[in-house]
Amino acid sequence: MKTTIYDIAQAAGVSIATVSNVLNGKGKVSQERRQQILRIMDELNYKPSAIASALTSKRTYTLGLLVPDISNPFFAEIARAVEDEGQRLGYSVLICSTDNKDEKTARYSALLRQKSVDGVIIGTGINELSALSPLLKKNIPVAFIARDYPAEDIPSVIIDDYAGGAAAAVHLIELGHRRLAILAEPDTISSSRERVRGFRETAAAAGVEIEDALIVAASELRDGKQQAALLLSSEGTGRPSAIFCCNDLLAIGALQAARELHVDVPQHCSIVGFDDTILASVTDPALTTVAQPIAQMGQAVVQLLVDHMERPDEPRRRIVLPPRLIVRQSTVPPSQ
Amino acid sequence: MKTTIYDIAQAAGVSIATVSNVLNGKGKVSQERRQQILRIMDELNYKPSAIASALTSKRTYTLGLLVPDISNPFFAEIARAVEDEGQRLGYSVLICSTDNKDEKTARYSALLRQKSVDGVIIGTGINELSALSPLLKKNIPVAFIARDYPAEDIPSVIIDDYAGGAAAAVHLIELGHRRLAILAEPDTISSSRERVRGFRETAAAAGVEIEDALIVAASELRDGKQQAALLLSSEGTGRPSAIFCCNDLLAIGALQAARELHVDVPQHCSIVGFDDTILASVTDPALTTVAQPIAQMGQAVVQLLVDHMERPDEPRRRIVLPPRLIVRQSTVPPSQ
DNA sequence: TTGAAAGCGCTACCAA
DNA sequence: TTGGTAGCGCTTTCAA
Repeated sequence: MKTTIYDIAQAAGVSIATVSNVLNGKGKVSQERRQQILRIMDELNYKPSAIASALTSKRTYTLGLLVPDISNPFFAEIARAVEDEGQRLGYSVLICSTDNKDEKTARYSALLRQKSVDGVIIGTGINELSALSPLLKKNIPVAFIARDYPAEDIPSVIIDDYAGGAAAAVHLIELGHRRLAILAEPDTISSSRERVRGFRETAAAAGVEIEDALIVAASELRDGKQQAALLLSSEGTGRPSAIFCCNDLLAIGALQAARELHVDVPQHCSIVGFDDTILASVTDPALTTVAQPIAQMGQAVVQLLVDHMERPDEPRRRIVLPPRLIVRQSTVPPSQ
Repeated sequence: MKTTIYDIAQAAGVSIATVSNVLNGKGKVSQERRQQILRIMDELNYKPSAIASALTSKRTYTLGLLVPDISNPFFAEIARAVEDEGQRLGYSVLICSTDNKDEKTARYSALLRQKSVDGVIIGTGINELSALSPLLKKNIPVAFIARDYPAEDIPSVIIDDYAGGAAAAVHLIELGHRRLAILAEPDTISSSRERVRGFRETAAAAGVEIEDALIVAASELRDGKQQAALLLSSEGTGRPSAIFCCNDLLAIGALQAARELHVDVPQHCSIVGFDDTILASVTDPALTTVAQPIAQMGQAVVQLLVDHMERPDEPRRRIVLPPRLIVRQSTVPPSQ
């Protein structure tokens, strides 16, 4: 039999209201009573039921975390940061991998609503904001990480993706590259759009136009490898001398494609990644990449969300952190 | 105002019991009533509260997942498999990164108990089984993945770690290596102990003894790099010609240490990893490693756990899957 | 086939 | 400072 608040009340000879008060540190309870009740709780190894508490208090102390794929190192690192900061503030986190599919996002949104999570952190790409409607309609607080919907006035933590793309472009152009290609994420991903825009506009400003045919999109490694192979297989001058990839996983796909096609990286093609996950530091060659301060972002988004939960009337905040180019071995001046 | 079962009952002109019955597909409800009620639920966009339901039915349809670190690619991949299979069977999953610390494990165990999860999957190393006592005492079903406590009669899914270690030893010895070192995980990790044992005994059987000084332990990349540096810095014959690492992350630490010390891998030192995470395929050089069928294991452990939840009296099952050596570029015959 | 009512374990309000 | 009690939204007998 599970021991309940009644057992404690009875053992202490007080009412459950008093026990509840000591549990929540509310109301007035005399020092002695408090100590006595605490002791009894301890003796009976009593732990209040979070379920029952949630039913009345309306707080589950649980957050949802919507990401495309928890096995993707970038999101796994985010998850860890979110978990840690959540834990620190008293929240558990439920993982939801959506594969960037609106349908899955919608299903998970409905689920999280049913489970009455206190808030949801969204790192997944969304096509129609309506995929989130189960959450939004029920006024479940939401915050974006590494994603943004400026129009919607939702708290978010992002990096300056445009600047990140721009930094990559500057780097490649300074090295002397003129024939640039982009391996982007699908257009649903706002951050990817910005990176592409930053890269493209910066290149254009330096007099380097990027052909549409040299901008392709892919959503995961396998796919990225395929698209990169297409890019690389155009022989001779058709082939780009550098590829900017919108995340490290895609960059690895490009690396693999290059290897299979016997295109030497970086000698015959430079590759730039994005995110600076653990992957970037272990590839062959190690990836030049645009770093996001992942841990910091995860921590910040939890804080933003919890803030927003506690003071829903305060204006939403957006935090924009700067990206940082990390130059490793995958980029060199073009040959010839 | 949230719509409740009462609203539905009222709108349909029936009792809440009837509504509850159609919700759960229980009891007898006439076709017409059922249809009508379903329609009304839909119109009112009604979703039953999982909290309230949990309070009475005692099922939260939530599982806990205890891992050392969700940002570790191996566990991230496990998490994804667990999430997918859980989702398929109707369960959500709560992530808990323990850093292999009993104290954190104990804290999370207590938390999961309070939150009344239906079951817990354990992939974290445990020193004292008592860290799990909040779970065990309350008879919350538990299953191990990639960890084992044979004595405890708890369902588990593992690979044959001994065979994995043995396979690595056979491979290195066949290549001609005689001076072997081991970069293990801490002794709390049962799987690591078995890998080491398999490796060591197999080597011994082939006439290759491994000095105690050449067996070191580390718990994460940074640490692994340091330990590997120690191993590698013993100049001349003192230096091992091959290192067997108990996971890919440690192997990467070794790779990095080697690079810093200008020890060429694989020419001057071969390195074998374990797990075959995504990392192993992207390193420089690509890692020879012992593969675990991660997705399959994650799926199996959820099934085992749910089975066990549904039929607690059936005997616990253990599933042991075979590891598979994947030879890549980090192992070659020793030089000279 | 349907409904009334008793909880589940807790919080919160009001009264004492 | 303490206690009584009415819910929270649902499941589950037991009767009708």
